[in-house]
Amino acid sequence: MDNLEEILEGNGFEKELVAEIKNIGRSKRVSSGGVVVSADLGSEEIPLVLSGLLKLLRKDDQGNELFLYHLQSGETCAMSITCCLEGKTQDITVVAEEDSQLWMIPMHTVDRWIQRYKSFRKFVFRSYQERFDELLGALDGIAFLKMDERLMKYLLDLKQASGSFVIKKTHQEIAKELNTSRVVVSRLLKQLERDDKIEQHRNRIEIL
Amino acid sequence: MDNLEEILEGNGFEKELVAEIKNIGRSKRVSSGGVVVSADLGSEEIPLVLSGLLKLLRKDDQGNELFLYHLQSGETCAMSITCCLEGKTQDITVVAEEDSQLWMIPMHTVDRWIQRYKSFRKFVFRSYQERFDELLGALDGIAFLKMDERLMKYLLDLKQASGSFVIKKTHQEIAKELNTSRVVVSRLLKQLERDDKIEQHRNRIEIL
DNA sequence: AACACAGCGTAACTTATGTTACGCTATCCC
DNA sequence: GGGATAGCGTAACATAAGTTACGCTGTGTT
Repeated sequence: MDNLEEILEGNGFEKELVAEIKNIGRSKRVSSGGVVVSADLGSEEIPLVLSGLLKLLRKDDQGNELFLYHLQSGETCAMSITCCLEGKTQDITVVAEEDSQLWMIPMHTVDRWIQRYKSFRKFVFRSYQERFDELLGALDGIAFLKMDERLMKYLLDLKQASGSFVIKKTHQEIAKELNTSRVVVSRLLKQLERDDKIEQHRNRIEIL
Repeated sequence: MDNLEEILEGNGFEKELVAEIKNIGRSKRVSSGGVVVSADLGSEEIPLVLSGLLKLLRKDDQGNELFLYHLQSGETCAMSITCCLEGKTQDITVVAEEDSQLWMIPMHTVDRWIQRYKSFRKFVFRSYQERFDELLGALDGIAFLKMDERLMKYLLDLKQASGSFVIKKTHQEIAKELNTSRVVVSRLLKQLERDDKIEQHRNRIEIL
């Protein structure tokens, strides 16, 4: 929780605003795999990531699932903001990719902050910008890449977001996030291994 | 241009704000097929659609293209806002699907309006919400639907947006927007015709 | 040790989609 | 009319991806 202040000041927030956010928010821990925001219940808080790593998943009504992008330390879920302000809900699920520490900010103050603090407006719009970019990146992957390229992109994204060359996931889990089947993932990973791009072990993939 | 006032008041804008927008903006006509916002030049204005129909396209560096969604009367391009506020550019192109009348609003006033007018804040965030929804809808189509379903969805979208059962496009044009090939579109359209979902004529598709 | 099971590799097959090629016809231009 | 061309239909084939099935091997349990 120590880096809350760091993160807030890193965003150029005014002292007064920093104090308000510290006062009004609450701390929340989520352990790896835990659900932060479930799709249908419109939460009244937006999550600011202090440490750890979250992932956004899109789900459809058939049980299909799709990884969209990660939320790293210092970032927030822009969609939660509109979601709350407009009261609508989207079929998005936010899950902890690693054990994470969050700062939950109640929505009812957001409108006032946007009005009052230029730094907060900048923060909100920068978040939107970043989320749009990420969403478009995800869309590009699906629309323009073949599965092997998508898979590699996924692995590299994970490496970048976690800061580790080692990915501890099963083929089944990867398959689910890419909305394909385990066999396909195994096939393509094997090929990536033959091409010396990765190294495989049980429950573990190392990126070279 | 007559409906500018209608649209502004329809958004619940304060009289003062309506006057400001009318004063500071400028009218712009785009004829069908014309480019409204080109990807790389960060425009300093955001477009408000008064009449007609715009479409957003995503383009990658290989010349691939992908239809995202439509902007109808009363709507604005939320991505332009972040784009301008943050100075970054996205590889999005906005093209007139029909002859359209726009009201171009210079960005430098937007921050002040957000600060001052609650109705404008609502408008901006509603726009974001809508655009996120549309983007996610586009994503769903690509991720979860097969090409024939995507094609049907595309046709229905076009019908809804244009308010007409008749679509004047060639198979080639449709193929480009769905990022597939002409032959595939012809094949699937033929099937849709056999299934009595559409009727085909030269340069023209009728939805049943 | 014996067992159950998760995780992975692989083959064989099906289906969806992309590609190439070619023919037909309406339309436009001269 | 004759030629050029755009738009479309169709076949034949190539490739990517999904599916089913089965075997192997660690790991954990009893």
